[in-house]
Amino acid sequence: MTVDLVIFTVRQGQLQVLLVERGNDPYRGCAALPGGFVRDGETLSEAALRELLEETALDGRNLHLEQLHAYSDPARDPRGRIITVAYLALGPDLPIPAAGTDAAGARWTPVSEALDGDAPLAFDHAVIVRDGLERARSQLEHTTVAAAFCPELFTVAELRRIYEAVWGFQLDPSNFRRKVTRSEGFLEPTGGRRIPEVGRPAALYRRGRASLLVPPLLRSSEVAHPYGAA
Amino acid sequence: MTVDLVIFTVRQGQLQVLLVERGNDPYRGCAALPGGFVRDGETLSEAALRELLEETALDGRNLHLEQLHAYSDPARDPRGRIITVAYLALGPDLPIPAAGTDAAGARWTPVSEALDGDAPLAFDHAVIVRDGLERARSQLEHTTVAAAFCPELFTVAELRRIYEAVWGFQLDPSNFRRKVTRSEGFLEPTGGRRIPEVGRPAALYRRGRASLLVPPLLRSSEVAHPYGAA
DNA sequence: TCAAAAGTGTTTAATTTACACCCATGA
DNA sequence: TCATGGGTGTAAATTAAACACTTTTGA
Repeated sequence: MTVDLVIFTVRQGQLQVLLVERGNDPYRGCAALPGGFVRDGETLSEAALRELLEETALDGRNLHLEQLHAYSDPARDPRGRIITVAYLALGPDLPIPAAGTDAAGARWTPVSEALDGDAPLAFDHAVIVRDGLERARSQLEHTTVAAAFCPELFTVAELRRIYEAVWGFQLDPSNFRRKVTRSEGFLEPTGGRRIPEVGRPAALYRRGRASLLVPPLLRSSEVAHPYGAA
Repeated sequence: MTVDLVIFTVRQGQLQVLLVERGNDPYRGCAALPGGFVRDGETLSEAALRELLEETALDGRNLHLEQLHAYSDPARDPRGRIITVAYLALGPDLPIPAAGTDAAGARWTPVSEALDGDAPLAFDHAVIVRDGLERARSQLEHTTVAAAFCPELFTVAELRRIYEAVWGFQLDPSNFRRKVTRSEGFLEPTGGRRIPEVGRPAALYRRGRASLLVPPLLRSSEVAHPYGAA
């Protein structure tokens, strides 16, 4: 019994996933999701938080963490019958303290590359990443978790860029602003402003108390997805 | 490692869940979800289908089956550390062949009674049923699975009664009809009609090829839920 | 011809969409 | 004063909600 983590962030306008390089067989040298065996007396989410810390040196308490799915194909691991429960974690663009520890092999990789790139992921991890992507896209529609990708203070435009990176298409800035600012409890104004390199300063918000988005923010037609459709 | 099944149907206008009476300790005599241990070489969904057949004599191939969640609290089972993966199954109002077998103790119970009734469910099964209810409510909004509750041929009014039972409030018949009949691929007309005891005959449909509902069927404000809110 | 349920139409309000336009800043 | 994003307003189109009305059947 193991847990695996699909950790997403948005860097340089792209959705990226945290991968580690496997040091042992099977799939030695392959990129894989961070994860590992569940210990006695641990819940699955405790195990996920522990592995997160051990393998990537990230503190899960700053991240949004939710259970994704259990994968149980008896052939999914050549070592034998290993069932894994995948977790989805969403967080801001954090530096990975690469020094020393097990976290040495951890690095952010664009999701498009992880899914369509030349080097395939270990085990069934490509399937898991794809499921995580679908879940993240859907969560952005119905909840306020997009703010989990942002630092504590953020602008409406930064939040919009999160949506654009995860959904894979552009949004109308003015209509997006109207929706999120009118959505009760999504954003809490701080009074602060961020002065950009160029252009008018933007108001700073922090995330509000609401977690559900009613009505949802619809991702309807728009442009096709770059890294695979639903 | 076990699987448990939340099997819902709509009977007599009510959402009901299939419960079995436990024959062994712990919780002997208590109502519980059908389920059991996963065997070697089985996937979780295979185990769910097998337990379904063994404990309730239902053939899962006629049911909608999806994974719900993994429950891993070390204290959830007094016998020790047992992680369970819950499955949600949705099906038409089927008779339970109670004869002989293990299925003897299986019976349909209104969800309201299972959650708020006098006799508490075994283990953390009340939590699992509540999660299943929330998932079912949400699935009805975004997918065409409501048809899984209906027999092969059904009328628009029958489908509406499914929605009303699961969501717990009444829907406007004419607006409901417009939405589902205009939704591409939800319903396939058969040309047949059902003659009721009283009133005008209704057109019969079978489920169409679509599984996703875009746009979703919104359950917005309406009346409060009788068996617990979100 | 009446009751009951199926099914259609219409009116009004709310929401979405597209896009024009104004604002605040550094260079 | 210009370029660049932040931010506001608005008209047109679409969709949702409420409800009146017509149709089809058995009794």
